[in-house]
Amino acid sequence: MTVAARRDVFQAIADPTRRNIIGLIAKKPMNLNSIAGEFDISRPAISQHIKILTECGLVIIRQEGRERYCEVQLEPLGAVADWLEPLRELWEHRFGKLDHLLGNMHASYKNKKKKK
Amino acid sequence: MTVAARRDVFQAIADPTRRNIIGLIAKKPMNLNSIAGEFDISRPAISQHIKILTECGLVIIRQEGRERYCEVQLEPLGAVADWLEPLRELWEHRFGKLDHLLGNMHASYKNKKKKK
DNA sequence: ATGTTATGTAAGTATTCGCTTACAAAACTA
DNA sequence: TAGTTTTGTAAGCGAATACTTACATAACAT
Repeated sequence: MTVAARRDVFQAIADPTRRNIIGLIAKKPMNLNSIAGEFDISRPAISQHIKILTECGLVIIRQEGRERYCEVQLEPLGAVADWLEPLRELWEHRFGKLDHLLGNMHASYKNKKKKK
Repeated sequence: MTVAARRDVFQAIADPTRRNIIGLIAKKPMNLNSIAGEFDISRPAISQHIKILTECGLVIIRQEGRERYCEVQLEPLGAVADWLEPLRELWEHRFGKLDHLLGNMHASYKNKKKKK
């Protein structure tokens, strides 16, 4: 339905302006002109960013007269969180199963190295 | 020379091949040829992806003779997690800090109208 | 030594990105 | 009615992406 993930959410949040837009309207839905007023780029540029964000489901538009209120719909970020989750214990050094696995592999690698 | 060109980690993980590379060598450090063997693109293409990943600090290279073992160094992903964190409760509908903020804003708005 | 392996890097290319200006279509206001 | 506001979208452009092939170099094997 509703424009289901034609666009990759990872690619959508790669742009810093789009991340700023999300941060902005997460606090409060805004119409397009107001959003554009917060940035140094042109209104059509913002419009194009909003389009990308709606195409990946991160923003939904609520039409009110001639204004279009943009509000966040952040469920697609779950895909990012899900990708991050199993990697997290690696960089946080909270040693779980993955670290055990790595430890074992390191050991066997070292054993295979020959000494002369 | 400590990684001159600081690359944006959001941009680095925007590419699905690079995410797959990270997922692959997170389990076990691999040399470049082995990594390339797991993908359908050319070896130089993988080499360029690895370069990007090292430039943003997500991968470090351990040279062993003529081989270069690539292993993950995932701390930079903390920046992604940190950006995600305050938004998370929004899409998970677990009403915490951000909701509190929104609630407060709403409350003060109400106070302006009702209480004189 | 010769040859093979593992790799980096240059050059070229097609595509995408992020932006601009210009224009058009609705929806309000006077 | 006419004019203003809010917005989408097309066209164009420079820069960045993601590849490719071709070649170069260093480490290993024979």
